Amino acid sequence: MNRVSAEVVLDGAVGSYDKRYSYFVPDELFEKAKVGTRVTVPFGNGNIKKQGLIISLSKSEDNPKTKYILGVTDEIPILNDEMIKLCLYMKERFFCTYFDAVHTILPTGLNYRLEEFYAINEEFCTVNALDGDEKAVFDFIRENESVSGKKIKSDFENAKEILLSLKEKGAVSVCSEPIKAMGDKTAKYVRLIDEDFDTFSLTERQKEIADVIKSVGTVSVKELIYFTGVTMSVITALSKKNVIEVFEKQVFRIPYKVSKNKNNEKIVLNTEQEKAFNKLLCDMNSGKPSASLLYGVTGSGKTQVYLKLVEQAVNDKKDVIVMVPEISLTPQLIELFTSRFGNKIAVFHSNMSLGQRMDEYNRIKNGSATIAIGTRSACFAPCNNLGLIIMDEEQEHSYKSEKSPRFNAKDIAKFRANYHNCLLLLASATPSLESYSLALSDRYGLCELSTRYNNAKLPNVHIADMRKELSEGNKSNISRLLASKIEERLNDKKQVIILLNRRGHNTHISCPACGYVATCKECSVSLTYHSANKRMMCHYCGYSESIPTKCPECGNEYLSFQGAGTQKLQEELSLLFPTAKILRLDADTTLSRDSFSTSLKAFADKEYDIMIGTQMVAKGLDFPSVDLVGVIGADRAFYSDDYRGFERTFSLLTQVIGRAGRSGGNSEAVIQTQNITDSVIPLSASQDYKSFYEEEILTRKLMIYPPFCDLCMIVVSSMDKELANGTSKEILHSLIKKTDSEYNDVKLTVLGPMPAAVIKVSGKYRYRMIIKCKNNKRFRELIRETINIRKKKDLSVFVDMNPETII
DNA sequence: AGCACGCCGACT
DNA sequence: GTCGGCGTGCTC
Repeated sequence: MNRVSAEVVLDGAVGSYDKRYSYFVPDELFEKAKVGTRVTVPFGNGNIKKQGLIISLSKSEDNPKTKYILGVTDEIPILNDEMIKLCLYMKERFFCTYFDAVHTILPTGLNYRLEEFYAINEEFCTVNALDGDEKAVFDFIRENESVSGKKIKSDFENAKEILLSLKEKGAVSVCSEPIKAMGDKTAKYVRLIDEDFDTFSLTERQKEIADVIKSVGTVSVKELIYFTGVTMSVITALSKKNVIEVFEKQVFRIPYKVSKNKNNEKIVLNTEQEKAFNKLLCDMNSGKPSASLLYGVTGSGKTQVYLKLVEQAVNDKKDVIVMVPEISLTPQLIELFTSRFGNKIAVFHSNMSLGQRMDEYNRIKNGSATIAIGTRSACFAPCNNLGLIIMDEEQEHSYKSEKSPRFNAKDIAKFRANYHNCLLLLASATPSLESYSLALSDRYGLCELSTRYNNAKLPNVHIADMRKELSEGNKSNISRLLASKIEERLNDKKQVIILLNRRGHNTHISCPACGYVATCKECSVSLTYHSANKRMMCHYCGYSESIPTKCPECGNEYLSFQGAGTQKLQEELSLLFPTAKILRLDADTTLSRDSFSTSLKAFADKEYDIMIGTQMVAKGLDFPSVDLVGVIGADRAFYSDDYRGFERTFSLLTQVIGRAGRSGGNSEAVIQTQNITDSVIPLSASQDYKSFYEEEILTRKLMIYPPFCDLCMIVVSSMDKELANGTSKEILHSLIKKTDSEYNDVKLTVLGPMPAAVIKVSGKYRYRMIIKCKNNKRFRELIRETINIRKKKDLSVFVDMNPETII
């Protein structure tokens, strides 16, 4: 007999068990069980209830092994044909499970997981038949009416056996309910619930924290920990004593307003822009999938070209996705788009509130918004009729996900452009080597914008030789040249941006007598001094401790502080220019997104004279009155462990130099370096991408690095150092064996395994190997087979194809 | 993951 | 002679 059966992929399946399983569709669910709906199914010997998703339906023969679908979760499919195909693509490409892909595609609010709920059986009356433990759990369930198994397991010992026994005795009933996996984007906050905490018996530390909370009101746990150096245990203790209350709150809401300024002006393009636009328009309307690189020097007006293309797509009733590397850096872009397209815009950003994300998702899905703007996650916007995908600053590393699934939004964009036969536009002032080389070989179209807007002049670039400064007695981080230029600007009421290339510029604490260096206990890195909270912190795991008064090793009273973080730089600048108002922007001062955009606005409003910061000051924003840019530590040597050192340094310098002189006039840049002969400085000073490309592509070819190969990183980690090390060696041997036999057609070169640059993070030892390869189906098959070793507890293996950072 | 099956040591 | 340890294998 033929029956309808469904191919189902399962949530929570790992490794080689992440397969497509066939289930029969019972008659009564025939109407509801559609492709793309979520279902509950029995799985395994114990018929554990699992969540799954139907990826196809067919008629099939009876098979004694086939089980029946138990229920259908969704009224209407949550994934359409395109998204189901995308899941299959992601599993194949990014070494994740089907459901990892499902979870990544859906907005968080739509993600459910199955959880068991226990309720007492009303008819059960022989309560006396229960033993002590059982009675306790039974009463607990009765008091709360319905309790999740997870909660019971956390509150009672042996909960599993007790529940089983209660179930057998008919005292409780259990049902599985899909519950929303909420709370991933909320942050923990605390507030006082009892002002009179003096009446409680509190430890000294607890009282201190209670005082802090009393004085500041509601505060995020993260900040509280940062500024006081307590651990979560003090906070939990206070909450157990009912002095404070810990609650979840959605933070980082980026309120974006639909601009009130309606801008209906015709978009005017210059000859070069017009030429690029016409070429791209032709691709967009070709009805074939295509990808083009728009290479335009800083300030050449790439945005004008996007706007006109988007306008055209909107007129043709097509959907558009616009991706930007970091949304808080691009409020101007959002303003530009909303002023033109009003509520047709939906914004996607991982730091939006859950509700907002659901709203924006649905507005795109039902067609009330047709332009999705956002960061990496915007590549999954549920557009039904895509005509154009734009990736601004396509070389940015933020397009790559650094956690599983380790996808690159560019690959997703290519997939979608292919599916919708639309145009993918990659834009940058400093394209990635990979993209530019593909453009040169005609795999991508290429459009160029080579003149700056209003023919603005590039800043005059000066080089400060920091070695010479030191030998002439200037021990500070600011060269005399930069100092004099800053002084000129302060006198002229102009603004200054100073970029600190962070690598190698952290402040470490060490003992000059015995050589002791303060290091993190859980990670193999030294602790960094933070002046905001006067503590030493670990940048990898967040651990912090107070500064010892004397060396813990030898008792020496004087500890030395070395290096120059943004905080130290700020202090040096304040000494040099006591009246200057200085804004510091880095990851520490920007705990919340709000303070970040507020700070940028304050700088734009000229409330500050100098802005110092890391990478983030180099990107995106235009400040017309900035006409001096300083760069501290422009040395590609800081990236010497990474083959992309030259590329990154060039890109960063080019962008930050381009920040100055947007409004014409005598703008200048001072680049401080240890190595004045490095070609990266003159190349970025003249914004000469092509010469940079010619030089760098030769090195890549010679050394065999991308784009001449793909890099595949395999990382093994475990608390047990030897287990991690041994497993990585096993993987290597298995690879060698396979490439000698059944996979002898696959060409690859393995580097390693070796300890990761930072071997220990949060107590886990990490070993990595890099494989130079060709990322094709056959290679991925080999890797999948190789890493499917029997996983032990406390051992994880992951694969990152073309990683953005090599750990 | 989580459950069953199966083959060895401790205990009634 | 049985109970239960966890090593191994399988999940439509």
